Amino acid sequence: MSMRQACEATGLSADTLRYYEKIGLLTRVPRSAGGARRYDRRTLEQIRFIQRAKAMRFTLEEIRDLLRFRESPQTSREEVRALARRKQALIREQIEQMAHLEKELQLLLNLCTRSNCGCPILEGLDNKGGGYGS
Amino acid sequence: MSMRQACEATGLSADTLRYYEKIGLLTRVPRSAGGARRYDRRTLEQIRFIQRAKAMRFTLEEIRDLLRFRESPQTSREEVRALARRKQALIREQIEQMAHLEKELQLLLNLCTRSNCGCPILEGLDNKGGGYGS
DNA sequence: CTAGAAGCTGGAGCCGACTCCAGGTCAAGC
DNA sequence: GCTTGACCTGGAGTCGGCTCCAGCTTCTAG
Repeated sequence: MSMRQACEATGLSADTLRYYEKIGLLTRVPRSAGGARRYDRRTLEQIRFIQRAKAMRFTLEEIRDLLRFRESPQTSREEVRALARRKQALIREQIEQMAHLEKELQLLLNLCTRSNCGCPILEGLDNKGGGYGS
Repeated sequence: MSMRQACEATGLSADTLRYYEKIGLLTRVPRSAGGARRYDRRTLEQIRFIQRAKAMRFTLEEIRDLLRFRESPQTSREEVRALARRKQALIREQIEQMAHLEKELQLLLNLCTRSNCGCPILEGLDNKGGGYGS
């Protein structure tokens, strides 16, 4: 499978595929006699794996680790599990924080439809007691 | 109030404060005869405003707009409201997506405690049907 | 055999939000 | 007068994840 076909098959750009290879995400990508990449089933599966892991908010660095673990699954179950748990905890934390902000914004917007002098949103950002940290 | 004191009062670094000024977030920061910044009440309020808006996930560019709106509140209520609504929608969307991922991860982790051959997380990333988009 | 498309490489540029640095200025204390 | 420390400026570097580019080579169709 040519570069072009791989791009069509995955929806990624040639630059992205070459970038993934450059940073060591894709390993052992076969070449034609002239040096062009020939994507085989193995590499395509790696690419799909990367795309799914990205959708799960793993960073490229984490995905590189996951792909390594994938090469020797029996020795690495615990590590994979730990990575997944860390990611889950992070996501939970972010959800919680964002749910809080969403409520806050809703509150300001509600005020906004009622008040008819001043702007409660700007005032909310002016006055709020403590702040949430960064 | 000196730079040092402003840093202590806000928890921001001198570089960050100078950066905020450079990109036009902080305007009309007064100077001493020698050219040193003298943070007054007005500027400090701007800084607090920025910190709260950042906590609400507004970007620095959006905050710059909010600060401008803040200068002429009566003419800009609708714009502020629109900005807040867009931000809220974005946050909701992200919460939804992350809640989905969180569930997905939980599922894989549950499988993981049960199965005793192979790694369900890696396999989950291998096999999943569609993918979630980017 | 040749034109044009597709691919290659190494390296630079982009985004947002800083962070760091060199080299210069200024104010206060000894 | 000299050191020390806070501050100044403009500009470069950082991070992650690409994206774009110039200047080649290789492949494919006519």
